[in-house]
Amino acid sequence: MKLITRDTDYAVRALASIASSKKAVVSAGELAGKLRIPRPFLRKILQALNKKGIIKSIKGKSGGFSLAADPKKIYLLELMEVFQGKFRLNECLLKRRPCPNRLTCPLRKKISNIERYVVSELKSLTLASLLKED
Amino acid sequence: MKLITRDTDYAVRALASIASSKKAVVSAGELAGKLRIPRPFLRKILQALNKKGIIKSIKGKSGGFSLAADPKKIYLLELMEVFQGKFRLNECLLKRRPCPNRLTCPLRKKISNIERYVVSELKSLTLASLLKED
DNA sequence: ACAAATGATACTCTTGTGGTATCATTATAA
DNA sequence: TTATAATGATACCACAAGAGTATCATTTGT
Repeated sequence: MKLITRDTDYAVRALASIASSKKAVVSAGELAGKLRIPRPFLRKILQALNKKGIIKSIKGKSGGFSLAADPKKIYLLELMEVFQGKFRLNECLLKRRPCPNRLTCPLRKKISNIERYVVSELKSLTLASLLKED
Repeated sequence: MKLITRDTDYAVRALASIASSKKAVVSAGELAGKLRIPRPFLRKILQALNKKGIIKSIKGKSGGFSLAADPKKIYLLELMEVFQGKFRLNECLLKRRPCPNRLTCPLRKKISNIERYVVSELKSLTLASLLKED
């Protein structure tokens, strides 16, 4: 089970690399080389981040990407939700409505508690906090 | 993302049903009917539980399954690990060793903390505790 | 001996993850 | 002003895991 998928992971690294670059914009090719991520895959990821307004893009020759917000305002949870959808731990349980016996309810309650905790932890992680120790 | 997959969920319900049955053994067919779970799928699940020693099976006509341990000693985490493998939240991160920059390390640390919390929560859940409120 | 159960396996279908591949569009630098 | 180097938009593909089916062999109570 993975909390964080590959695309989210790559997104975090790419954003960190953009944040710590001295250049105004960084191209996908540059990032791909530096981070050793397949270029076409990284492009797809950057396009998604752009659509969500997390980074800004500049088209044309010598174009590229730059952050659209302060690293302190970019949350890990937000990135996860771009690539992995809304964070829920109990997907399958909730789909099986009128739960056949009341049994699963205490389970669901527990899982909801766990979910709340995990979400609060993930909310506290920003791009800035990940950069600090770099 | 699901913390608990369908087979684990079914296993919990089946065990609960066996535990609360007055009969000495309960057959897969009976359980499947009562819980509205596809019989062949449930059989596979019960066989797995049997192999792991969580339930005992009796073969032949009027055979079936019974618990092999006290419900207080059957842990949700144990059941999850039967069907979902050892519980880890950071699978994909750990696979990508010599992490290209130190960046991901604080992330990993955080995820490990979250993992520890979730595991401790899951460990505290037993079949008995799920049965109580039924 | 037959029916009703489990044991063991192998197969299928669908979805999600981790990518590729193309073509169109934009803009700058030569 | 035109070639080139970037992004935008899509469509596709391969593999693995999740969710379940299907068969056949074996055991045992009636």
